[in-house]
Amino acid sequence: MGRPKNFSREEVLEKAMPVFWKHGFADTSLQELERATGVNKSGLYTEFRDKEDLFVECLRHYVESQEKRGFLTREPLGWKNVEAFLKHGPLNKGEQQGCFSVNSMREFAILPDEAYGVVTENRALLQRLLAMNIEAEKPAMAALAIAEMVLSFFSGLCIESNLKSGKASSNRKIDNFMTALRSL
Amino acid sequence: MGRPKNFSREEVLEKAMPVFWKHGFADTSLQELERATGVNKSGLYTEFRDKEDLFVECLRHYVESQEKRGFLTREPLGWKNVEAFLKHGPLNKGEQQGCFSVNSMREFAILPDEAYGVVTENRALLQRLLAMNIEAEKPAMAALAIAEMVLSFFSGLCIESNLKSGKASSNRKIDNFMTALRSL
DNA sequence: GAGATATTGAACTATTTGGTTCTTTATCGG
DNA sequence: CCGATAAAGAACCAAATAGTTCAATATCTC
Repeated sequence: MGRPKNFSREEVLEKAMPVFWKHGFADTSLQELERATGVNKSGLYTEFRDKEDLFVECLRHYVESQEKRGFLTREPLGWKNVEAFLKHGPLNKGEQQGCFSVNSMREFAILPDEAYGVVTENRALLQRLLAMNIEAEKPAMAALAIAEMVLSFFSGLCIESNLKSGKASSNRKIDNFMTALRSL
Repeated sequence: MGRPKNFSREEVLEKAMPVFWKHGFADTSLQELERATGVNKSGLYTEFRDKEDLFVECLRHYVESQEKRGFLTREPLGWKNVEAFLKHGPLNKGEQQGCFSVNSMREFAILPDEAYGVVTENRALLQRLLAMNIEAEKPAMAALAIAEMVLSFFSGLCIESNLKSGKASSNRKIDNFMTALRSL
């Protein structure tokens, strides 16, 4: 059977993700990835095809982990869920600021096509979930149209978390946005 | 007096800007900058301190050129201006997609501090101008609070222009957002 | 036109990049 | 405990990177 490896794919993804999250693809070197994961190049290259592959897998891992948080599926569906999504979706702990998926959009030009697919599928899913929650509130405006707006606003919040403006100001914006939504 | 140089600082900024705009800082090489500007390294380095300096100057140039477009100062002030700002602010011609300033936010980690300053000052100005236009419409909610929301939504639109979803869908979102705003 | 002066272009450098390969080492099944 | 097997570590590589230097060249003033 031979020697067992002393790292799991999951572990590596978990540790590599924050690096890509913070620095993006272009500005992340293999050295940094080795240091962050504790696995050296030879290990990384047996587990992943190349840097691009590792990046895409991190992105997938991120998307899945976000979906598991399930802000938009808690019963009862409604504005409360939308608010929770906006408030707790964009992370803000240490390296992980904003949303890895949104951050990646800026780099599509140099990212493999798969990355584009992962991001857009995730966005499509979010939009559906948002629409479901909005539908439950029976607003006058079309639920899907509102969902689109919410997603754009969310994306804005995410990149703005690169500013050092703090959680308070972001929460204030969300509160105002929610009162606007509730009046639709 | 010696030999006159055959390029102007303005020209260089104008040509280098789209490159940084599209590829960001980390993924733009000096080679690309030479090719795009038609000025070789030695020329670039006599005009600018280094790559970081050139980037910041491009950013400044961008911000100034955007301010000159003056969407938010046309009389009469009001929702119309806000709508125009959202619709025509994020560019979409060729290399230039979205907003260079918003794009740059993603790279603060590796950008010189000056870049942060340029971006935040620009945002502060935009917020003030937005607030003025909103104030003119006398909404129930505080004008500054609305202005903040608009800026976040704008930022979202900007990064979303990296998606191939087209101008139509973005305009639809803006229309919906504007009807929400007008009801505040 | 001569000489001073400043730009230009290209050669050069040191470092870092992503990626490969090969030896060493640990662990398993028998 | 032995031999097969697979991972780990490190040396290695070619290409690209930002940045420098210097000789060639073009233009100005006098």
